[in-house]
Amino acid sequence: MHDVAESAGVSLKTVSRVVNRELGVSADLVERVEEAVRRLQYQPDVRARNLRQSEARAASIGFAMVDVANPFFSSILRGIEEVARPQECLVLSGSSDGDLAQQDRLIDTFISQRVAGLVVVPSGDELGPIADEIVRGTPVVFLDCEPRVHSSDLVRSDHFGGAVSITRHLIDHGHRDIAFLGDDITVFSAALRLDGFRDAMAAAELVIRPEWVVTGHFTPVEWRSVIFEWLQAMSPRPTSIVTAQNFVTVGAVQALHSLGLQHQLALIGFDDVELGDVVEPGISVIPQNPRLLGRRAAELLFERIAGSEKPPVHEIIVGEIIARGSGEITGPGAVAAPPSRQRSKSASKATR
Amino acid sequence: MHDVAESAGVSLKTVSRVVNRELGVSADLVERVEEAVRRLQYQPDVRARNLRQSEARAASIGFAMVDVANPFFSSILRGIEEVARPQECLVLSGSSDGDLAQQDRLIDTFISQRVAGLVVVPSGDELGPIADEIVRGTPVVFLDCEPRVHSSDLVRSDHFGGAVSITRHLIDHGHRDIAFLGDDITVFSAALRLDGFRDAMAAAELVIRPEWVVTGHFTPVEWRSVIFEWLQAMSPRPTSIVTAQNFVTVGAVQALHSLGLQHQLALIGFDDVELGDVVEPGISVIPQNPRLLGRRAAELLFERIAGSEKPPVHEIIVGEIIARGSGEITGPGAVAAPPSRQRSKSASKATR
DNA sequence: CTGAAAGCGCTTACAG
DNA sequence: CTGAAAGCGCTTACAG
Repeated sequence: MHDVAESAGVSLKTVSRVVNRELGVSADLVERVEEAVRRLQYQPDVRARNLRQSEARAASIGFAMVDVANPFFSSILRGIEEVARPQECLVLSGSSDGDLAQQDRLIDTFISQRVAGLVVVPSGDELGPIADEIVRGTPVVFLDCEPRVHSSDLVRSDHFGGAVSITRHLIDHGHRDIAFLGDDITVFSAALRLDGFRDAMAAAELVIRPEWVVTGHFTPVEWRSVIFEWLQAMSPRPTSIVTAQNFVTVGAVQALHSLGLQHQLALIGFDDVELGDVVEPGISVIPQNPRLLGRRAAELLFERIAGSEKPPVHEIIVGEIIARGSGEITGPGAVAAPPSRQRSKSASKATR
Repeated sequence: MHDVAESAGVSLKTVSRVVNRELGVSADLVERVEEAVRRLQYQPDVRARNLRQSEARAASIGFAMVDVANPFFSSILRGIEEVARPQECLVLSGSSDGDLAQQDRLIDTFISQRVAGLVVVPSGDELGPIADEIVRGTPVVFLDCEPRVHSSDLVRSDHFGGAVSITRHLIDHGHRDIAFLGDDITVFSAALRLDGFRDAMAAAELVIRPEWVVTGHFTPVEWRSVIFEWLQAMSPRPTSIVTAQNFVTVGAVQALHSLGLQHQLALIGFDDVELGDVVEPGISVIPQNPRLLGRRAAELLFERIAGSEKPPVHEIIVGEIIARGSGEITGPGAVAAPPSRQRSKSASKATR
């Protein structure tokens, strides 16, 4: 900048004015400065700018998630990016692998880089000690679920309602012996989905066998082998399965196919899965809209960054079951005619 | 920081020393400063630090890609993250959607935030005007392919060799009428894959019909409908298809299933696809290892950031065909016994 | 072992 | 319309 000023024969302030397109600089000087900027390939340093101009527009925001290699999270990131891009705001991101300490470190690092705000998909039901403090001083929007003691903006799918829907879907198709496979319930969203499952089962006066509730594994590969062995060991077997997360669904479908059980056991998942329409039978799911989740979270975050002080918003996005076959395999209690009751919640947003 | 110094009754410099764990501060002062840091919840500002200390360790690196919602790219990002994390380096990322101007803006924004280096998956065969200049002054590692006029470190899959392998795989299974569906050839990696296809076809003295080469679409949804219509319109139809990219593979498999052709037309893809083992027939592919690609690119980048001046490295990662069924559907020229010739390149790395 | 001064690249608040 | 000074939060280079 100094060189530019010298080369154009003006003061630093004038360069600053031209670079920031402030009004009230003579055309002549604008011309000279711009020429010098080009010639010297000058690039303003956003960090230095924001050092002084603290109310400046956001240069970057941080996104803490569990695992960017999971399409659910990378689609969220895509949605966040779409909102941030027009503002020339960059997004820093990091995966915690569900580890609280790592999430804590990540958020700490975000702050040391002075992000303007954070979107956080919490890895558990509370934040680490550092994040906990930070979050009180920085705009933050929670995604998917909210840590206990906090109250910020929150955008998430209807975990409870969705889990109730898919469980009831199986019950409506004659199933009484239903297993639940999902994330560890220290993750609040996972806990809500399990609650939904329990609720639907209780409402139908069905019992849940403890050995039919499996939680706490991570990758599709891991789930595949866990479910493979679990299916072999179980006797009696459930007649149907609720898979509460996309990687679980993938692992379960692979295990069922390995065992040749895909046409015997019904399966319905939470969150959609690539090629779920092509597998035989097609995989029935209640989809999420991760891109929309990300977009809404980012929009709310930018409102906060801009200074909005309205009370915390909780936005819940409701989905609708996509029946592709695996969830419509009937159980022993199925009536002759398949239940006509269509539960078609429209894909709308509810704010409460 | 000022407050901390005052509160601990020491100078700024002493606070700086304690925060940076420099040696030669009396235990007493260290104690007092740390206490004040805790009490005031002081977080050093990495941006301000790097402003002065320009040879400092990297605070952030940038990753420019086509679309983070594509698992190929999000897995790369995961790999980069894994290398950056131990250094407390954050990664900024952004998607260009294959648009050169957007990629240019993205890289520009990275630089204005003074990233220590860049990993770039180019959206085309050249960089935009801004990026072009920037890249000459900032450590950069290209991933997947390298823009023409540049020469930096490069990590990529063996596009040409992989395409030759999968094309020959179809030829070995008796196919003569082979279609090629892939990315627009302005992307260098796509061009290399098409070259590989052409090369294998020529070596077998087979002709390529222009209408059997389709390129330039983006999402699985788009590919699905394009391929659906293309298959309906084609007469005669090819007996087999090379899909040169994961989203193309997904779209093609969906289209084939919609038309009930999945057992008639052979298909083999470049890059693996989730649930490709479960679909009927299983999807034969030559996989990539995007996480490893990302990891290696990041490792090379950090070497450059640390000042390495060795000549540019080109690292090429070779894969091995996974035969799952779709690629082994035989064509009219198949001999009685399937070809025994096993082409099993070991998954090793070659440097040239 | 500790600190006062100058500077990183920019902006703000003021003067002319 | 333009500029000289002070400051953002930190560090470097020097002195004591």
